[in-house]
Amino acid sequence: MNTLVVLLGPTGAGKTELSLSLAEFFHIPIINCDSRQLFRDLKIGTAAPTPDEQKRVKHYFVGTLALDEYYSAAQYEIDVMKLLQEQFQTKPIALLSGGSMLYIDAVCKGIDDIPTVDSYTRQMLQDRYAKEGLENLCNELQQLDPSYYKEVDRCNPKRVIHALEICKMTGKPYSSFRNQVKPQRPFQILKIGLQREREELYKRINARVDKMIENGLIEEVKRVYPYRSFNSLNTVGYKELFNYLDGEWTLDFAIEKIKQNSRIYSRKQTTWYRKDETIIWLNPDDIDNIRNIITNKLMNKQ
RNA sequence: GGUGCCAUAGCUCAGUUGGUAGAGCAUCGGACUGAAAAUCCGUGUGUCCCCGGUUCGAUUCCUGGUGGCACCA
Repeated sequence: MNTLVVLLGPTGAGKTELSLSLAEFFHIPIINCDSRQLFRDLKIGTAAPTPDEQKRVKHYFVGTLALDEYYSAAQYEIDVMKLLQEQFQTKPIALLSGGSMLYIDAVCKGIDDIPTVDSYTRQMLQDRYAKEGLENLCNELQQLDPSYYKEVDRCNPKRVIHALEICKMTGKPYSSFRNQVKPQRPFQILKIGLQREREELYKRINARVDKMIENGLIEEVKRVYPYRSFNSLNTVGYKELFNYLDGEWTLDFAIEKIKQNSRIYSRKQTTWYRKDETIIWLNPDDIDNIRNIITNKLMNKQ
């Protein structure tokens, strides 16, 4: 049976390095699974694979999008499934590497078929949220989709607004699109989680941020400054330096905030992964062991 | 050396007219399905600097000490 190896873990754990080594060992490309490395102008701040690294190993989904392009976990699922279908015709193994939790789940578990919100509806709900406030929108959601209203986090504008967008746009309750049949994947999945002591992880994250600054992150941020309102730039490493460029924060403070927000992000990732009992947690430095586990899985033909 | 002010959570500080204490930030935990590095929720036992005194009871008042800051020499 074909095997998808998923290499995941918190930011800064060492996925990029290990994925290169594994890809070379198994002679396969890397399917990147990082929702921000997708954007072509966010190289330094997202620690995207460098041109040299991309010469060593073919990468998919790195630098493929412009900052103003729309993308989603659902689209990622479609794109990756198509790619996998092609790759499995000639190779029994594929490597997906990255830390975007929702994107990983979209590929491994599938994501419900919910319509994409058109820009008119999105703008209309944004305007109403600004004018009427969250409570009114909640009340309307209660009318249009009582079932989802019961379970939604009513303090979270994005959730409430999105549900309303779908209700308004389709004329059907948002919940009617959810919890559809889980797809059966035509391959087996091996999830390997890279684990480090938190103290060590934090040190690596902090050091990496300093390195990004040395490598010219501030220049990169200046270049994308005109596009700061795009969702793609609501990203750790960029939003903090926008505040610096605006004169609201000192550079040192902005750098500390980047480190801090990166640490927080790494914890959120860990929280998400904890629920997934199929992840095998391994030490990133133990490459031999990781290779063996993958090889064993490949030979296990069920 | 003298005088004054300060010492409370990891940090910045509030507060207790004497009944052992609380904010912001940090930290940590959680949620999450088509914008997800996003968005949202929750989380505070700390020798109240140390020794002694007054008191039923002191982090609070008093004596002394230690450390910091300011001013005067």
